[in-house]
Amino acid sequence: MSGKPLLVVVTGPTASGKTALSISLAEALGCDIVSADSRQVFRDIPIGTAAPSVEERARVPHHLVGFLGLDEPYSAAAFEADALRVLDGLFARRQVAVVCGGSMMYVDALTGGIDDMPSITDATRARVRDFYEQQGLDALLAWLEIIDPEMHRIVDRRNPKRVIHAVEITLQAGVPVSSLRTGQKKERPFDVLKFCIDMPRERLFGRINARVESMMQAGLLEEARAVRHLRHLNSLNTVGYKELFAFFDGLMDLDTAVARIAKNTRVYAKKQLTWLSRDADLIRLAPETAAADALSIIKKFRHNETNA
RNA sequence: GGUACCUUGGUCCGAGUGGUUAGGCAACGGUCUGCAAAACCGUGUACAGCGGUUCGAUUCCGCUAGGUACCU
Repeated sequence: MSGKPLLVVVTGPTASGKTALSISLAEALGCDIVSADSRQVFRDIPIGTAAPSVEERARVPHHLVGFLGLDEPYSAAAFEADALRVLDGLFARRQVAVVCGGSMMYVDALTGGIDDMPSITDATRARVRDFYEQQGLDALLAWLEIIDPEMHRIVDRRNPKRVIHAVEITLQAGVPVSSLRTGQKKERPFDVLKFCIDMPRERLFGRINARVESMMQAGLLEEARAVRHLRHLNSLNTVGYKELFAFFDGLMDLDTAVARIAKNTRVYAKKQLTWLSRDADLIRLAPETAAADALSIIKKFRHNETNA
């Protein structure tokens, strides 16, 4: 008997039915749900992020949802630490937990880990940002080449965010970023079964369009208006809000903004699908029988583990 | 009915030229170890139709079709 607890991961593109599936599984397994969603962590934007409702949260306890202010920094590494801490508590009581979310990098950080790197202070962040804004990307690349030639070689040199971050970490750590990258997966004290709902793209896009409509009916416009003054924050550089901010600015009418939300949500879903397409560990489920199929796979997995 | 102006790939936006591909957005395909619903990369030869001028026309001329404005 391995004795390892089991982490059941429900992921997939936006609007594929992750929330409903995760609740079904958690109820059947008698466990809690940990969210792996880079936007649902924030308070004040539940409608546009399709956060689990009050009713859903009454059925199954959810963790890491709506616990941060929009102005609080967050990242995959922070999520990794938070989720591990929460799971540690959950696994002390139950041998199983469900993780549900579509932020692929968060899911990967939790299941495989990411390398330990220092968090960036505001001073370092400002220093590198100012340098980039004043001198440009080429100058920043030249700087990186001096302090970390290896990273300069492998970084995406056309992507300012990646270059900035490489410089930030090297400065903060005092050693080259590249020396901190191990490429190693971290060992976890739990087994992982990772599921996603496999749905034809046409059908997924139809669900996305319908969901945007229901978000508007649920009051997305008012929700966006209420946080409009914080629009410069990264937490609000988010589909559903940036389009409505443009509407508030008079840059487009409401119908155009809503259509654009649907369009950008489709683009987001496609990026998620691209990410998932290379995940060899993913177990794809048919939408109609997702819960039952997942439960039978979980049952079989536990049986094999017990006899191992 | 008359006059003027317009018509660019994907029922989108938009620059330009007598002789290489504007660009944007979408689409499609990717990247991804720290803001990831972010950021970034790759692919796609279009100039309404017909005729004329020309070595050569998306670009010049004419006609036709559609559209916009003004006049009657």
